[in-house]
Amino acid sequence: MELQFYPYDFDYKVEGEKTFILLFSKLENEKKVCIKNEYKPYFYASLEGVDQRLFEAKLKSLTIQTGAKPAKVTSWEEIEKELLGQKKLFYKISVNYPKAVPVISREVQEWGVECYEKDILFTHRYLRDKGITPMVLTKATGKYLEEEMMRVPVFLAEEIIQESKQTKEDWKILAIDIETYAPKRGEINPKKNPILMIAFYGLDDQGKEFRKVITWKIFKHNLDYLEIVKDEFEMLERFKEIIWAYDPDIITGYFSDGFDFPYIHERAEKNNVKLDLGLDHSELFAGSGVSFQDGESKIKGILHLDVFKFIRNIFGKDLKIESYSLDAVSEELLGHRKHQIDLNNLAQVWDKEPDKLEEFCKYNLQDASLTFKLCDKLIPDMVEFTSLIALPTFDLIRMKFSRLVQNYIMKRAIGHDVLAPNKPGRTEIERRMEESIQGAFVYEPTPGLYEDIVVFDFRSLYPTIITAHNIGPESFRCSCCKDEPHVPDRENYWFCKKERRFIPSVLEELIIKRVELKNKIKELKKHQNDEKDERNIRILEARSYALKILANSFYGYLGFYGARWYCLECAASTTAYARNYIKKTIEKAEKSGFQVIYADTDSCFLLLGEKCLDEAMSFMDEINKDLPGRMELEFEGLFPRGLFVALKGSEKGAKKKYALISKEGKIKITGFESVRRNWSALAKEVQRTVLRLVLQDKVEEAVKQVKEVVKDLKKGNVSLEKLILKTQITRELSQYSSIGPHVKVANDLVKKGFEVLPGTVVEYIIVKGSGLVRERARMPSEVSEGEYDCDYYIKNQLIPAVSSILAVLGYSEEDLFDESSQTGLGNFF
DNA sequence: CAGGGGCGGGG
DNA sequence: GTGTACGCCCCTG
Repeated sequence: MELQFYPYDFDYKVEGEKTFILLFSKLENEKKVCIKNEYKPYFYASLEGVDQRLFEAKLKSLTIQTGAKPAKVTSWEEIEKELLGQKKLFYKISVNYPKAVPVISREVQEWGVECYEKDILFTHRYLRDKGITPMVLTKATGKYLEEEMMRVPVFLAEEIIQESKQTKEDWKILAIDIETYAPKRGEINPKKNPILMIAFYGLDDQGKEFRKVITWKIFKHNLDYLEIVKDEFEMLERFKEIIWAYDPDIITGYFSDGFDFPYIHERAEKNNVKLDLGLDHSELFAGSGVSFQDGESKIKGILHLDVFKFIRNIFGKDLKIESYSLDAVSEELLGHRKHQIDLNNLAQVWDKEPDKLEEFCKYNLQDASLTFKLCDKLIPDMVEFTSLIALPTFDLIRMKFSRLVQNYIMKRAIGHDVLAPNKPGRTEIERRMEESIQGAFVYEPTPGLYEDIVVFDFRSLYPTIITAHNIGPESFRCSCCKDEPHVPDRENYWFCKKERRFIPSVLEELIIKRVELKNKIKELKKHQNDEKDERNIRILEARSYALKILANSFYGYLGFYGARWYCLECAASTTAYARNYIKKTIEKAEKSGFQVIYADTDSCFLLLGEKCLDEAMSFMDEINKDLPGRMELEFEGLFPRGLFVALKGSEKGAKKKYALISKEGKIKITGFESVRRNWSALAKEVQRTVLRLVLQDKVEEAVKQVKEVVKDLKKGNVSLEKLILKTQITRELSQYSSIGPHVKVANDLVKKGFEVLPGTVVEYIIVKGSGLVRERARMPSEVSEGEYDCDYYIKNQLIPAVSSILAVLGYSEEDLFDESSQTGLGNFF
């Protein structure tokens, strides 16, 4: 019979001499099924310099005793593959079970025969070879099995195929979150401290909210979702039952790989609870233990997505957030922050005032619901990465860019009959880590306030250079193009001009796909009318984002020391070409009569001067005429004013530090450290105001404002709140050898009976008086209005925030901060 | 300025 | 899991 389904979680199982891949899947009627499909493990070996008769005889009789099952070679064949541009014959050697691959290949290597693709996960191997993409509609022919011990029906597939590209986006998600007993601030110790409550959040089959919190302390409350049980043991049993009853496809948490699941696992062991949550009755696997950094937690047949991992590794790079905390991420992606409570009180409340526990239950549920919403929102992106790279979502969201790129290349390698080069060993990695290359070109700006700035940039500069110049390890120093032009600035480097090679062709495919996709999105947006279109657009945008990230990571991948297709010459050539293109662009702009004021990597800023925008645009067209491949210079914008400041204590212009204002009045700030934590609110506020006024050509007004603030400061009129400085305590107080103001205040807090552990952010204000700064640092509650040291705030907060900006316009610090508050060092001590 | 050590996320 | 471990920032010598 034939079956249609969406596979979402993968595993394999050895039965006797056969190995089966298990594809946990959803049928179109939303029921689950486990598809079983046989596949044989194998690896490759080099034929070079091998006495084939002797080698084959040795393979035939090879048996290695290891653990329970002897490892053996079952068959081999000769096959042509391309390795780093060279077409050669290899042995494809099949073995009797997956773990025999490392065992046998190690032995073969001992014989002096190089082996390849011996460290590829078996499920990955299967998906790639069969061309199966997770979360995409799949067909199989075969029959249901009777005898299997699984929570879901098992279907033995003879044949399995994907004809459609249809992805499934509506998965049944359950979010979980735990709160634990932490008597000391910040203490996390699963060996000692119990879990106090567990929250669940999801949507049931009717689309109705599913909310639940379980705890094991009796107290009065008004929560309809709260369930109180006898003890931690009962709570863990209920945890299991609730998951079984809800029957999620996806279980999600925030840092659940490294916290929730390892913690639950440890407590279950302690309480003798068997967490046999897997669809094959296997137990929760919490790989790490809590102290462990990159552990993974797994339940067979349920896809565990740790949203935090996906955001940290992949999605968060474009977000402008200071930390990947659930609070910061929710604010950025969902638009609302957590309702904060002081978790430090939980242990105390639990022990002494259980009537106040309701707040903590709400908080617990809120974390689960935010995690659910984040997961729900990001599912299209995770699904798109999955369908692009065609590996299990579980693995993909836990990868960093370099591995995403590598796995994409390996997917493409199948169709090109390309063999993956081996991963570097320890010594090779060490050698690679010593090497470095020259990076991008940055034009040193002359400090000043400029008008009518036109900004151009090269669209996807590095990817288009790599494809336009056929840059890759296979085409590097080919024998046929020695006499063709070499890489600028790199006289010994050249790439094949005659034949398109593997790496750049893979990248080019990505770029083309993205261009097509962008057109499609544009088209759809024009005619968009219903909700379905909107969802469709969201999916296509997620796909476009995945393509963009992947394409942009190729350059970094080529220079990444852990890469299989490592090629530092390729990375160096990419930046060399980039420097050349941007410098040529600058030259040509100047020749055309434009003044260039700044350039960085792929962008070029020039002044319109007496010319009109059309002339600038025809300059751009000129440039584009000469660019090879898909390279293109684009118009980024015309900015009425822009500000470039000087390096501290120097005439030189600071690189990567400027501010622009658009015609619409939108301000774009780059590189100004206006969000440094150890700046007061006052400094941040004044800096923003001054930048805005200067860019609006209201310099006088800006100066006036600064003087106003100085006056207010001196009069003692500035509210204390704006003057609070914050610094984190990073270690035991006794361990500090140099006592900064924050350490001194931390000590004061201890004297008052507060506990200050590493991680605490100490707030303080500097007050008037004599002596060292630290002796004048006070906790805000101990400072009365106007008691602050205005000289300190002028010198250490206001001046650093605005002087470089106003210096550009000819104002010295004395002009701004006038004679009565001398700010020279001589006067300070 | 190099190299070691600690931390991130979570309570 | 066809195992073995990241990368940045801060501080110290």
